[in-house]
Amino acid sequence: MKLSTRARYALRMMIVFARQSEGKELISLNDVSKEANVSRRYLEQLVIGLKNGALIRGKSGKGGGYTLARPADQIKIRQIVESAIGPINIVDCVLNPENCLKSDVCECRILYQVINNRITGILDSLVLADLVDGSRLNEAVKVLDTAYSNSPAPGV
Amino acid sequence: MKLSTRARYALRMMIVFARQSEGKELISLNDVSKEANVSRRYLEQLVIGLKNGALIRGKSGKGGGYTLARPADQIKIRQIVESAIGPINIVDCVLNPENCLKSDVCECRILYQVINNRITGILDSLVLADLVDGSRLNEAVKVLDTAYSNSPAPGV
DNA sequence: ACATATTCCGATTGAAATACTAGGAGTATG
DNA sequence: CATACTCCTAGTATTTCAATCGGAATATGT
Repeated sequence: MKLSTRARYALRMMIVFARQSEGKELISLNDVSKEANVSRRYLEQLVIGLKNGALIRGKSGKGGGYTLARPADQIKIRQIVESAIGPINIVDCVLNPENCLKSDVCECRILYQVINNRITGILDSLVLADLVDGSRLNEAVKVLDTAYSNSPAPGV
Repeated sequence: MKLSTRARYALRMMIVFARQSEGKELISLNDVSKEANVSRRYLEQLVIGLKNGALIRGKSGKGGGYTLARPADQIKIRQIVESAIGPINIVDCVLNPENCLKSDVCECRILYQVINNRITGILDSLVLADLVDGSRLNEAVKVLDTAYSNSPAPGV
């Protein structure tokens, strides 16, 4: 039940790209690598997903780098995470019920689906711009918390 | 972002114990093993957590077996899952911020905490009795869904 | 008493996912 | 035309997860 480092690095990269994009400049993976203290080679792999998901644009050659493909408030957190680790499904049967012989009578399946829906729901309701701007995030979380009355956010 | 088989087997076992407990009889892991089609040896390991969590009671010797330590409506799903896989924390920094040098300025930490709280919230609000009785579960999910207005349950 | 069915405990192996490294081709720039 | 990048693909290392195994302790029924 862990969020992989792939997903976390992807989020951190996107935050860096978003900050840079305000100045419309390209930022290279070498720079991101230094800033995030993660090997460039590894980031290269993760960035492929973000590119395929059309969240960023890359430009080769000297002076090249990456930039957001669209404004940070139009990029859902879910898109970032799923670009990195694929579709969210905490148990295989949630997306592929045919893989489970008992899916029609399974007592737990509804539970798994509910959890899955909650997770994707949160990721859908937040955007990259929220992560970039702390106060925006706090606001978005507050909205979530009034809708989702139980389990309030921790003291942040 | 998967729920491990440990957790899933633990849930299935607890459902079996719950069904049997209505008749107050003990049920052996051999029987559970046959019913669930999982090796007894493996179930033995998983059952340790459930026992340490005081969710079930075991009795050794011939005719021995396990039974719920308390009524199924007083056992939260969260307790079952956490007995199997330990505390829910999708990212280490959620429970152990001191392990992350940047925890005080990390843009993502709030996000991780929110997701974590949602998951534990759901697991806290459902009990074993809900899983045992399908109609009870549907009811509980419906309640959750009206409170949590977005991301409705799938067509189940 | 004793064979038997069970829980209980710890160690080990096997398999798979994850994290990370590495080489090198292609591409634009100044 | 050297340079600084992206881009693509393969391989290795590490860790986590799943499952197996041997055997001691415990209670039961006969």
